Amino acid sequence: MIIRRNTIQKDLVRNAVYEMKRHVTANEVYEFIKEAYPTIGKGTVYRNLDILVEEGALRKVEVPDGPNRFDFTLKNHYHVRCVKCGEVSDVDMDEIPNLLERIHDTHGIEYLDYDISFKGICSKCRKEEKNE
Amino acid sequence: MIIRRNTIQKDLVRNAVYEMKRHVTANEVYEFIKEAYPTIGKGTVYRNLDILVEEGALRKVEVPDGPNRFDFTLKNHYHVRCVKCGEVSDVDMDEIPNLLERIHDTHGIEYLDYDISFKGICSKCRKEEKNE
DNA sequence: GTTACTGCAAACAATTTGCACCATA
DNA sequence: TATGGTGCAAATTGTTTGCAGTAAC
Repeated sequence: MIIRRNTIQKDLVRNAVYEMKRHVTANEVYEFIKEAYPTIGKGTVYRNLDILVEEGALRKVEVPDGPNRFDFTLKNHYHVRCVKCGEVSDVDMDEIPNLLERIHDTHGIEYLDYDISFKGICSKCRKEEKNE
Repeated sequence: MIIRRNTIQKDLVRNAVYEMKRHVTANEVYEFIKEAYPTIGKGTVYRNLDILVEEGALRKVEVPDGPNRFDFTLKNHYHVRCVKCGEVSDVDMDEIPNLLERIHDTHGIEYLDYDISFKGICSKCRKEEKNE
């Protein structure tokens, strides 16, 4: 088993996600860190994001039709993606209880996790729509 | 407004998705059609898949961390993706009633649609796991 | 002193696009 | 014959990877 080392870059990635607003893309994290530490590589950002997700420090929000996003919220929650501008925000909804128990026949599949992703038009884009 | 024309390629794409097993990727459709019609272009397959989705003939299944898939089922349903092999199959579960009404505060967002995507390990991969 | 990690660039996968030619209406 | 569609290749986007050098332990 590999023994992980603590590196400056790993700290920078973790802190960047904590400091920035939530739902940041790997590229946004990269650009943010580059301000203070210009030599950081994009590959390093991707690698450390994955490691931090694996370690449970961050959560990966897999967005269909768009780059993956990362946040630091521990509690499970759902996301909306604006179909106009791509912005992702949290959905103000309680978790659906016992969702996995609602499956009638698993067909031998071992269910691990689920995610609900919403689509919508954010208030900013709705306003812009009206002005057209 | 653009008036769509009926083309051989569009028919080939629609028929391919109908004939193949469900949840096919654009590339699988392309390879399938190429057997009988070798000159078809990948761009044409992508373009026609989008048009057919727009027309309601097909449904796009947006899979996080994997290529989009297409099927022809009209009724809304949910999908599982095997984290080992990437295979996508249907989940045997009823739709959650009034899901959009469970949202406490929309924050001005106009909610259009939602999708539940499950993760799991399919029976084939579970068997392979045991043999290791 | 090992060996995991970095930075960089190249590779990769999925998809979109520009454009000259083709074919439907 | 007007113009939407095709095929092809190049471009784009998001992400992964190979490798020589660097640094954490």
